[in-house]
Amino acid sequence: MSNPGKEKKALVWEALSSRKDHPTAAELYLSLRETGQEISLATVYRALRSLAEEGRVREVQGIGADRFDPVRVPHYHLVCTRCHRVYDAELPYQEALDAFQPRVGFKVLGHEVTFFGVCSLCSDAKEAHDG
Amino acid sequence: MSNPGKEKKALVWEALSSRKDHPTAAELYLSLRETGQEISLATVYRALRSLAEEGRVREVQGIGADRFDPVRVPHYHLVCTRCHRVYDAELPYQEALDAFQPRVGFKVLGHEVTFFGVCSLCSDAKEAHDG
DNA sequence: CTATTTGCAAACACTTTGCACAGCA
DNA sequence: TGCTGTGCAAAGTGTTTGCAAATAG
Repeated sequence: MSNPGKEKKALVWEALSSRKDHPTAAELYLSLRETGQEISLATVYRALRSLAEEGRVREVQGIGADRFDPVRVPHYHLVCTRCHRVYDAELPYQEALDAFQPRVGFKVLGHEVTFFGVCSLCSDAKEAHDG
Repeated sequence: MSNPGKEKKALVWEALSSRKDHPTAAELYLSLRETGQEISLATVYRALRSLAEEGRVREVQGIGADRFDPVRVPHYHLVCTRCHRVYDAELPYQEALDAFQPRVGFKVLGHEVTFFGVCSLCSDAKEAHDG
């Protein structure tokens, strides 16, 4: 193995936190392999799961596979319904919503807002062949 | 077959729209079988997919399997992180959010707000064994 | 030695699809 | 006849897990 002794979890964390997009486990796995890291997909999943339990990573449930986001500041997401890319929304987290009581007896711990729509890349492409 | 010629899609629609919860495809399949309908799980999935394309059904992506909601009025959901039940939030759809431009070039078509927390059933149970 | 981490492949849960057949225009 | 809808089982996709080998203390 090329990195004996080094925790793969740290590699996964580094790979994820150095990205601005919201990669899936498989994408993270591929980018790690591309940078010469010897790691298995199972280990990427295990690392991600473990990081999520520690609260260092957030799972963004989009349309296909789950995507992961290093937890920085709570924020929202934009999911393109054409290409399924996930972007960050430039809308501040509405803390007021967590104080809201959306149903009797339900204790809100957090919330997520996901916007669905078409991203600029797809609306450009759309003009050409999908109007 | 007990309902030859009758479109199963209509049965799925009836079963879904008569419920107040947010069943998974499998749950819908079971309830149809329980009411004596001869239908296969594949057909339930096909019907749901087709209804979703028509906009008559909404997919609620929760924690495990996708859940389906007959589209009535846009509304939000509460997902219990313990039991994964999905409830409707008593918070009106914030149409203003769809007018919001969360990112340059991204055309918002809709949004979804999902609250995470603990439902009353689980917080009751929690007292007893999960403090 | 014991606890932890990892890779591999198998197992899983959920969903979609290929194919053959039934019903109807 | 040809099109649509259906069931069944197989295939697919994404994720988790069992187990043995490697590593660390």
